[in-house]
Amino acid sequence: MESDPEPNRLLRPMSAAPAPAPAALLAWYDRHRRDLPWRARPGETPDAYRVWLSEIMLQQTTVAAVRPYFERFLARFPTLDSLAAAPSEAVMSAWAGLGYYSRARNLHACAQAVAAAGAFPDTEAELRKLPGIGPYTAGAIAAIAFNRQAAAVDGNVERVLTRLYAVGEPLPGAKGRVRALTEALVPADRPGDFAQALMDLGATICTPKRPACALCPWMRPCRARAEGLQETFPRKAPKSAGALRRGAAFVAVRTGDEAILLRTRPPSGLLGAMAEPPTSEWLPDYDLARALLDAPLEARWQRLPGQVRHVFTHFPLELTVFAARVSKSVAAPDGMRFTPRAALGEEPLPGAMKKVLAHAFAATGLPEPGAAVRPRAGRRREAAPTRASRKGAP
DNA sequence: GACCCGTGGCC
DNA sequence: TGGCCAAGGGT
Repeated sequence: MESDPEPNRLLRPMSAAPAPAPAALLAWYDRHRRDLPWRARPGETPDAYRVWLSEIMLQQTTVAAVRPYFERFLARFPTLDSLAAAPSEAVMSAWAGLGYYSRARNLHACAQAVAAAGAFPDTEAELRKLPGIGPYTAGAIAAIAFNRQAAAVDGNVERVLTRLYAVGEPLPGAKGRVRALTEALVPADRPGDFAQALMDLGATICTPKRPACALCPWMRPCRARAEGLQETFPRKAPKSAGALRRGAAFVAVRTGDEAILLRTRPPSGLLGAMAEPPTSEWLPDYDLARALLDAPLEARWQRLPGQVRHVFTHFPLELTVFAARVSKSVAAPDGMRFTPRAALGEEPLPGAMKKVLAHAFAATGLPEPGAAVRPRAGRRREAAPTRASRKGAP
């Protein structure tokens, strides 16, 4: 890998900042390193099994959440071979609650592959071929467990590096540049400690908000700090804010027990296996005038004023709610059920669908479940007239 | 490159 | 309180 000694020439003339020295970061690390259960103490030899296990658990998961799981997991599966030999149910149950369960499936598959091979590969390229090990994790294991001169670029490191070099290009487009900048800094001496030092720096000093620059070993060479712009990095590409989708939701209330008509969404995909009142398809050009064609059953549907808005990761949704009372004799259509009001709490209703029900309850004057406990508390939003787009005006 | 995957903490 | 974010990877 070739290192550009001046990766950011444009800013160069402005500052007489020295180049960041890996040794300065390592010296800081020696005094301020976090003591973590998966980390080898100074002088100890890192254990690849523990390093790997911790790195998988730490993907998109906080240290605080991982800590107890790591201890428990290691007690239950003390060695790679014991993990490889375990039934998958045991592995999944040890993982239960940590989230991102494909990690656990990949973990188990990876353990079996490594056990069959006899040992973990010790290079980034070979590690990368194992299930659940991507660019970041391969670099982290190679550096930390095998002291290879590899870069482990995660969210922390991206933040540190974009500040250090005032990288103006937004992420994720700048990922390649950031990786190159990181690789150029990785020292031949103690690359494993360097990787961990970079992450500790990002986690404790170079934090997303209010970074503690005064305590940073790299305050002097930091380009962003020199301009007072540290909190503006990393730049991020404006979220593509998918197109608005619209649809209709149908809330049928059964007279007598006040049960609500619900169905379960398909097991995978958006809101997989979650419950919802029946809705139409959600389309950018949904035609409300024909909404009743999408109703789950025949009834005197009443269109409620206003809409329910919900923003998913990736697109905003606007549902118009239709409500109807149906008689006790009406059977739920295939694949649907009437859930009594008292049992709604047991239904896996996602936030968007709770909004739909709340909207219907408010508009029809029915008390929401739990509403009686705290009548008109604090700032309770009225569901009726939709507040039109008020995002525009700051 | 878009999209999906889970959970807890923070403001 | 809800929206954002956190030691990413797979498809």
